[in-house]
Amino acid sequence: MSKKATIYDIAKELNITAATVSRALNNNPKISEKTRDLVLAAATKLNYKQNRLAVALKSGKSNNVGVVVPFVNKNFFASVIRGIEEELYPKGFHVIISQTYEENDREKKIIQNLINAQVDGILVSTSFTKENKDQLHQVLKKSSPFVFFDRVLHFDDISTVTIDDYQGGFDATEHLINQGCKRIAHFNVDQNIELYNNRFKGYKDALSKHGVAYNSDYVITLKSDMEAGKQAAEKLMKLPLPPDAIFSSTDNGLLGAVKYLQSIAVRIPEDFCVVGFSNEPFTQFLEPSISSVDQSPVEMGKMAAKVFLDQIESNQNVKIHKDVVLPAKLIIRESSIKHK
Amino acid sequence: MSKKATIYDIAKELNITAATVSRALNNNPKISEKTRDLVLAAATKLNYKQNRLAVALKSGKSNNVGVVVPFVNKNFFASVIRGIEEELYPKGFHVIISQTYEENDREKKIIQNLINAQVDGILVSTSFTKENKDQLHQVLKKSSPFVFFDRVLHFDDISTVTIDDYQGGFDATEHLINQGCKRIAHFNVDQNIELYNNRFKGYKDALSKHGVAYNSDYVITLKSDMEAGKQAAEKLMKLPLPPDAIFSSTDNGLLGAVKYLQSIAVRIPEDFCVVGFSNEPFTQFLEPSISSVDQSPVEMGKMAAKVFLDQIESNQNVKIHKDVVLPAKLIIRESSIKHK
DNA sequence: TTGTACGCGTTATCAC
DNA sequence: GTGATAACGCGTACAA
Repeated sequence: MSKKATIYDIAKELNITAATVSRALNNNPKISEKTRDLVLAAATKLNYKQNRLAVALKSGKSNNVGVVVPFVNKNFFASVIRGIEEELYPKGFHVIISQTYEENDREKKIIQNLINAQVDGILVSTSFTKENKDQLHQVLKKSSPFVFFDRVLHFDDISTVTIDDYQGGFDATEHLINQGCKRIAHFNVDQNIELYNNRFKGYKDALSKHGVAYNSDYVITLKSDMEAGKQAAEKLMKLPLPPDAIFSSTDNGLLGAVKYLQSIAVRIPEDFCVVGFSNEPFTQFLEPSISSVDQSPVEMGKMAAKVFLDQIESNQNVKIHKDVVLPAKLIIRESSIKHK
Repeated sequence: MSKKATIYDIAKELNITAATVSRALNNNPKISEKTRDLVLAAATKLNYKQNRLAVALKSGKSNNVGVVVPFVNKNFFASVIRGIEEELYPKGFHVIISQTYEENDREKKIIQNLINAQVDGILVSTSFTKENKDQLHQVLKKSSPFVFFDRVLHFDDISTVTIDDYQGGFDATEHLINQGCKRIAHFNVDQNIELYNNRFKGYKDALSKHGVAYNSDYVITLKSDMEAGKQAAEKLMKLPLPPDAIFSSTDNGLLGAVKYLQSIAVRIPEDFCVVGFSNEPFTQFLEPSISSVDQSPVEMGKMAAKVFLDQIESNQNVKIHKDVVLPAKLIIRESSIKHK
């Protein structure tokens, strides 16, 4: 195979101009059917393929969309990406992924890179927080459409897609109360991250709605991993009056707690109920299966993609700003159903 | 913010040529330090950012690499992608992902799309099999570097990265034999897929090495999901002489079997041992924890990326062909340790 | 050391 | 309906 064929090659072949070839290929109305057929025939003969790079340079649209997440192999993000790709591929976009590892400097560079690569938009689950959000804003101020999803930041000109974390926290907690739990603990991750804070607020409001006293000893801030969950549970169970339930903002933290509780022969759900957050695959396979709040990651991805598409399709230069909030669905499993 | 600044803008600003600006920006040696500083200053002042699209068109290299997998949100593929991104990002490449949903037509189109987008290489876990591999070869014959990983096809000019599925199957089976299991069943997925076939071969060879008779009643072909696993286990347990162990080519199939066995009060590992394949996250959380063969997906991704990099760095036009086989690591957990 | 001129592959704007 | 030409933004022989 020699070089790739260009429209010039096929123009030469037919003794016409590249312009005509271009028109024929693009179904331009002002072209005779005859020449179009000729061009098409020559194109397949020479195995011509359009060079999307040239089109991109010319048009200013790369048809690439950047997706920025902490880790692509976390189940949640992988599923969001699936949704994004599913929505965008049929529209002719390619999805470029990058990972921040939750490092802010990295995230900034990645976004700058993506902008330089002329992507048509960037969808980000950010690791920045309220404190340092301005650093990020500099980068994204003057460029392609942005959409934040899941871990979002609020700026006037940037759309967001989240689930209703507050409602998720509220429903989970209320469900535990309805099961007869009296002393419900909470695993938080980081106060400064809006989504965790919202889950926390939902928890507190559910307590207060049902007249259950809030006890700060029952609220623990921990990393989202099993080991931290074990330690947190241990700490809780050593309180003078240990809790009888946990609503955890993460499934992974809760997993450690469950393992610890089982190790000291606390029976779930008979003695102790638990509800997690994220609906990680493992929650349904455990013994007992674990109740959790589902985040519909695939739908979130699709929605983020749609918000992006809306933004570029309304090519009026009006900035569209939407804050889409998807429902959070409490999935009730064995871990939180007390037998009557 | 007006338009994006180009090298012409900064040339005008300084009353020099765009060529000079380009040289200054690219650390070209033939440039006076003075003008370079001037250019750099003007560049930051005008907030100049290189347009990677133009560079790509000019150079013929897009600095994009395509990754094609069945589903990005399957844990295994997500982890491979993580490895790929981790390896390629520092080298200045962006990773474009697409999903085939295991549809061959889709896969072909995706690859063609990627080629049109002028990616510098394509890494694929294919859904094609020996039967129809030629269809695919047409598409990838004359283009950018290809690397197959995990689900591979063999062509003279295409490199592959896999794990040692045969050894994995062998080790798993031998381990079960060593535990005293006498009648070891096997869950297969598809004979026509090389990797499953290799696991199966490893199983058979381990049996024969240890003088255990091969019994085709114990080999079941099933889809890789829980429901299918339940049914397969049920079928096995209804045999006149049921097996006392399963080596499954997938963790998901095995999961269903485990759930079924537990439901009929078969004790694992006391009465029945099991080993899966993939080392899915849930295998370590179950009760009992499940032994499984680890596929080192992140390493596989990195290796696939490295093979690609080697290929383009040895820019002699020699085609490099490598078949890299990574080790398969049997992870022994509770599900296959008989107490003595 | 810097400027000139051209090409990468395509599309759009003129003419004819 | 078709052709000539410019332009997208950049890099690079070649000249000076």
